[in-house]
Amino acid sequence: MTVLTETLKALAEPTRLHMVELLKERPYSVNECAKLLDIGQPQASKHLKILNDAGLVVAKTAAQKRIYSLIPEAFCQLDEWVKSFTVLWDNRLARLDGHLTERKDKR
Amino acid sequence: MTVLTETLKALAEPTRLHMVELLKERPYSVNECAKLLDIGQPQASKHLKILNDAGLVVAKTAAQKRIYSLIPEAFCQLDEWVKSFTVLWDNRLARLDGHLTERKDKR
DNA sequence: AAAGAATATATATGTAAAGGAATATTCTTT
DNA sequence: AAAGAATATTCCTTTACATATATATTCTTT
Repeated sequence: MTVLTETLKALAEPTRLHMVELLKERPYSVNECAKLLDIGQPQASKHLKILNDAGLVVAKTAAQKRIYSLIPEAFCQLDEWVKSFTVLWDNRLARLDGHLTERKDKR
Repeated sequence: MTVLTETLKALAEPTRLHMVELLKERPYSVNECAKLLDIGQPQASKHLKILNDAGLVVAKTAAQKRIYSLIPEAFCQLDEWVKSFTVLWDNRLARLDGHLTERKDKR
């Protein structure tokens, strides 16, 4: 399976989606995630592992705690992919714009 | 489940991901999709239904054929969401840029 | 070294989703 | 109305995944 589907699958789960939106604020430890999302610690660990395996988050060990934070690259890559679609419609608008201004110019 | 997870879940499946990348070229009928993706017609119909339910594609009936095409809005919304993340890093760079130029200006 | 804190892993269970094959539906043409 | 084309739906089986609970691991502190 491609790296993109891995990314999408990791995000396509409600709890994990909440997680990344939580980590958008700032890095959090496993327990903090668990409490803020109202789930058990094992669940939090598992979901974070999946996000980690997908390259969406990274853990920084601090004493016994593990502080998780988002990895920008993953989201940028996803952004690139989505853009490869939205560009299609943007281009049409741009081209339309171009034609209109062209017409204007010809007047 | 939110509309975003619905979108992500629909895209988080290899076959369906191929489908949308196929439909990026141009609209295709069910049979065309099935042949190009080397899957059975029922599978193609099912996956297209899921994409349809997720608001990613729409079908235009032409005789017995059903021509499927992408729905721009769905991808634009996804784009907005991803941007809400990438903006974070862009902002920091922008701010950094801002500070640097500010310093430059002060000289 | 022992105890406690924080996190990771293992196991079992239930549930959702994908794949395959057969069948049903819809529309067109003669 | 009948036949054929194109697509949708149903049923079944299997796999993947999420949840819950218990247990193991790792690190710090005393």
